[in-house]
Amino acid sequence: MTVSIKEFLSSEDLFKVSDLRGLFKEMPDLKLQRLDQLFDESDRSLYLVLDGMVRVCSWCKGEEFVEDYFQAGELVNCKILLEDSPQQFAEVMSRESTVKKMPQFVARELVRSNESFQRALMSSIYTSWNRSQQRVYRVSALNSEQKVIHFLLEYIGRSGRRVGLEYVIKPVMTHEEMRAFAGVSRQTVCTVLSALRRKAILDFNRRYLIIRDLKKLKSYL
DNA sequence: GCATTAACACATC
DNA sequence: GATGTGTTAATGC
Repeated sequence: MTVSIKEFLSSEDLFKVSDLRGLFKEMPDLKLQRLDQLFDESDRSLYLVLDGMVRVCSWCKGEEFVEDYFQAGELVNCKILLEDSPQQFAEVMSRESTVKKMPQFVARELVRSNESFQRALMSSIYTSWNRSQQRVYRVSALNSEQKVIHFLLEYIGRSGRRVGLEYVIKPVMTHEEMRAFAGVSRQTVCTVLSALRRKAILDFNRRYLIIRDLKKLKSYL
């Protein structure tokens, strides 16, 4: 019997945080502060984010290239399931973050034997893959204002809470952090956000970002 | 022409 | 004092 990926992922809620927590229950909690390193390039463990936000990076021409960002319920360093040396490292973006760490051999055994783990893995890899595709699209097909807005829509969809008719992200990443995902300069992020604020489409400061008019924001793309 | 870089003032942690 | 924000002139493609 063949089952579509969508059916496989949604037939049961087996990839919720609570289920993954169960699989990681033997693993100790790691509590980290902003900018702490979660793992380095030689690390072969799989991580589950319980709280906060982390970014996965690699070195490119002596500079840090930000690959992706992860938050509660997501698996990080999934590449170690398929290769031994993904050459990636991770650090904490939020003020604090709690994660659980699972050795490579344990994670690989779960891939073979545990269906709920398979679902969680599929879901985590799928969403990360989607983000990468969206990023390629925005970097190659949009002008700089649209790049920022395109990223903002992804970010609000992922991290935003609906409050009445508005959407709030709190805490919010810095302009420098958004720069990496939007694919523009830090100053451009700031300029675009400030222009949108003048138009009352959104509001922001260091602590939060509020989208006041999502419809209008979307109309810029 | 569009976007980045550089530079600087100012705010906040 | 370090880090983040906001603005603008110069520079580059």
